Amino acid sequence: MRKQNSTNALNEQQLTFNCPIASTLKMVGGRWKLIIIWNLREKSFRYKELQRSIPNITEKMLTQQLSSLVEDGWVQKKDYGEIPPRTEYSLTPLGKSFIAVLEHIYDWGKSNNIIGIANARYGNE
Amino acid sequence: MRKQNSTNALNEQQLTFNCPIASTLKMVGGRWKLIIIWNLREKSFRYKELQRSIPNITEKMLTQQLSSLVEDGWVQKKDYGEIPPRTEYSLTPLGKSFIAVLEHIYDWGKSNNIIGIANARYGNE
DNA sequence: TTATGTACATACAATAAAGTGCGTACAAAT
DNA sequence: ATTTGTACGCACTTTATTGTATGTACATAA
Repeated sequence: MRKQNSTNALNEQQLTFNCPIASTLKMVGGRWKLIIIWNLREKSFRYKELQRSIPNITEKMLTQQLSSLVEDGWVQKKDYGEIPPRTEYSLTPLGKSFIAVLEHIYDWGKSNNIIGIANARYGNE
Repeated sequence: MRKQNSTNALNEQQLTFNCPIASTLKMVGGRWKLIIIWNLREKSFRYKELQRSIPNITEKMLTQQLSSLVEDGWVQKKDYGEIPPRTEYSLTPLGKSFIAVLEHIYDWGKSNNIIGIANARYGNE
């Protein structure tokens, strides 16, 4: 749980307060959220499908990040109420509109060889 | 210091390995780096100027993030070798080219009222 | 002569994020 | 009768990030 009054939390809050970029990052930052969104860009996924399509993500992380994305309105969940359980995740209109932004970053990263730069510095022999 | 072999670190590494978006985020993620880059978009700044222009950033954070950005090739530093010290920070071509991406995010965030959404969820009365 | 400003460095503490290892309930397949 | 699969929940530990409190060296201003 977060400490509401830590300098840490307050700093983050003030930054998001007047910057769309910081606000965006606050909601989709972290290791997994963008990957989840990116995976959902073309079609909806069931929970386990999503898990299989994202290497190394644990169930805890997937559940946690998904529910946060749902709360924040980027992803929507359809629960079929069946047993065994079946759920389906897809992007909301907000999430879909964000794909254009991601594609922009993607293209920029490719034309600037960002993977190469990152690997050179942070290692991946 | 980072633990090279933690699952944590390995996961991050594998994600950046083949995704320009993850690679980009790895280099400019965190609380302060984008703000620093954003501040430098129009002109170069001296160290203390930058500090004054970014509310609440501590000297440790500013120094640390700046040197990381310099290492990664987003920002360049000019040290005048004077006493009292004088240094100047500005964007490299890579950093400058990234401003277009940030503007894109900025515009998207504005038209989608991201600040409003973020504040509604994470509070800022 | 005491204070102020510059651009840092560093030990340490606090906070946040991510990962591990368990358990649930029910159903169908082996 | 035991295993496998689905979609989670939760207590706990490990890592990572951020912040706090100092100190440095020299110079000019009050």
